Amino acid sequence: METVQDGGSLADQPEPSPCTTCPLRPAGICKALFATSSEIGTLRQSFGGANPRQLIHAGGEPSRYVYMLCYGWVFRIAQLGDGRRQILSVLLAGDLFSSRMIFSESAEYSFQALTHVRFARFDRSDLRAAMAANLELFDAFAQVCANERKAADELIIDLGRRNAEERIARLIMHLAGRIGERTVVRDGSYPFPLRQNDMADILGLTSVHVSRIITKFRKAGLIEFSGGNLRILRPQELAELASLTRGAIGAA
Amino acid sequence: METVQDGGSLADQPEPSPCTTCPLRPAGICKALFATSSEIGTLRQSFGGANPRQLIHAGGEPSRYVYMLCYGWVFRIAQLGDGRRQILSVLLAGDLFSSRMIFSESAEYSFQALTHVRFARFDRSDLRAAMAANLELFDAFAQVCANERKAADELIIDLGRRNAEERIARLIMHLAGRIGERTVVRDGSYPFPLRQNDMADILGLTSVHVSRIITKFRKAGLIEFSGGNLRILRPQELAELASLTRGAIGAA
DNA sequence: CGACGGCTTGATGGCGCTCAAGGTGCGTGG
DNA sequence: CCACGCACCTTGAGCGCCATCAAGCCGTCG
Repeated sequence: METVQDGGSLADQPEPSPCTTCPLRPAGICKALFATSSEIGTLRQSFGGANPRQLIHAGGEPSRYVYMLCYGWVFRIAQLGDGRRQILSVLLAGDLFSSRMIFSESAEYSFQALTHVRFARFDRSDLRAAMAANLELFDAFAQVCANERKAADELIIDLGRRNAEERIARLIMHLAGRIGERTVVRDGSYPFPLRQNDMADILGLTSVHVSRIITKFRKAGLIEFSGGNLRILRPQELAELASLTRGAIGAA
Repeated sequence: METVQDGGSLADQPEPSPCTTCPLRPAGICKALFATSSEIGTLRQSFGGANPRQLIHAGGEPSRYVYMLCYGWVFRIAQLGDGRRQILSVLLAGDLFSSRMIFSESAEYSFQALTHVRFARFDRSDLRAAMAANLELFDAFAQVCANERKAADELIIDLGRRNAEERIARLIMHLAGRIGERTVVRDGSYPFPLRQNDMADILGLTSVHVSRIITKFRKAGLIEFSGGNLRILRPQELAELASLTRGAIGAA
């Protein structure tokens, strides 16, 4: 597998940072990052890209950088000795690769591109200094941390206590929601580059079984799903499968 | 279920804080919290306790406080509509109830005491101010956050890709390690208040199946397990079941 | 003592895995 | 242009891990 392409650092690229024209800029971390012009001056950044299925960062390898995904989809993946793999999280544009990388030298697990991908790199030390200086930035990172935590909790509940049908319905609804935050959606149709094999590796299933359930959903008229595109035909019923069947999450 | 006992706040308790004599004080968060005497003066704290199986904090309820577990065992739990439950994490003395509570008003899920329990409460606003002022404290919290994240990731891998035998062996080894960090261990014997039903709710299994596997381990001479006490007789073999059978976690 | 919670053990069955064969669409090279 | 390989999906057959249901045991506690 070839190495990650380097987009050059700020030093060898006198043009303004791509962030100035990025549509992500007014939201989330990016917003906080660029809120104070004095901060951004001290924040060195560089850019890179990767091709589908390419490894961006190998688990356990140390890295000076914190990555921000600018375009495309990325998985965080754990690989077991016998070839089985578990996808720990799915990242969309605007997500940090892992809030954990802000604090520790190495990420425990690998990052792999699902689609063509572009990302920004920040120096961890720069970022930490900026966080110490800027409370808004600090809060934004805290928020990211909390969101990652919540996603992990929900996945734990899915894997521990829900059957395949519920897991798949929930994954679809969850991702549709996140895609909808980022792009305009028409007629319930979403760009959806996940393979069924990827869905299986997120949900602790086999691709064979995912295929059966998806086929079942399709035949029931709930979704259309082909060519990297997902269309949700009956969001109501899918939502019921996703949460109401076995009850929503709540207090004890 | 009765309400949580209140140990009184610093205001109505002129004696020195229990923390001054706490064995946990030289470690982790507590160490950072008390590192600067100027900080602790501004940090209001109160103390409380709970009985076994008592609910300490209901999921979704807002709270001004951040909790630190001083003594005993606590579960973080998600409850589904149909009665099924999933334990999201197991907390031991010295753990924060959830790093998430530092930042958000309410914890998503419930906290339930497994044993008799004592805990300290801090005002979230005080704590955040202290973090902004004290870099060491900030780092300590970041560390906690990262550790929680890692534990969640490992549980996801267990639930997604490992069978019951591996899950149980790993849970035992994992908890034994954490208990060993806190107390002196003789002859591989650990205090272990978890019921088999609790282990099932952590590992996405049924108590019946946990019983079968534990019985199998016992008959194989790997462990002794009774009366709230666990003894690991063959740590080597148990460790192999826990990770080597299906390979360790690593890079892709 | 009876009630109760927790553990054990057996019988049965289903959800999802494994193995396998075949279909479809796409890119590549003859 | 078609042949071919390849990745991905689909579908079937069979089976195994683990759930479910149920009965009984044991220790504790009111």
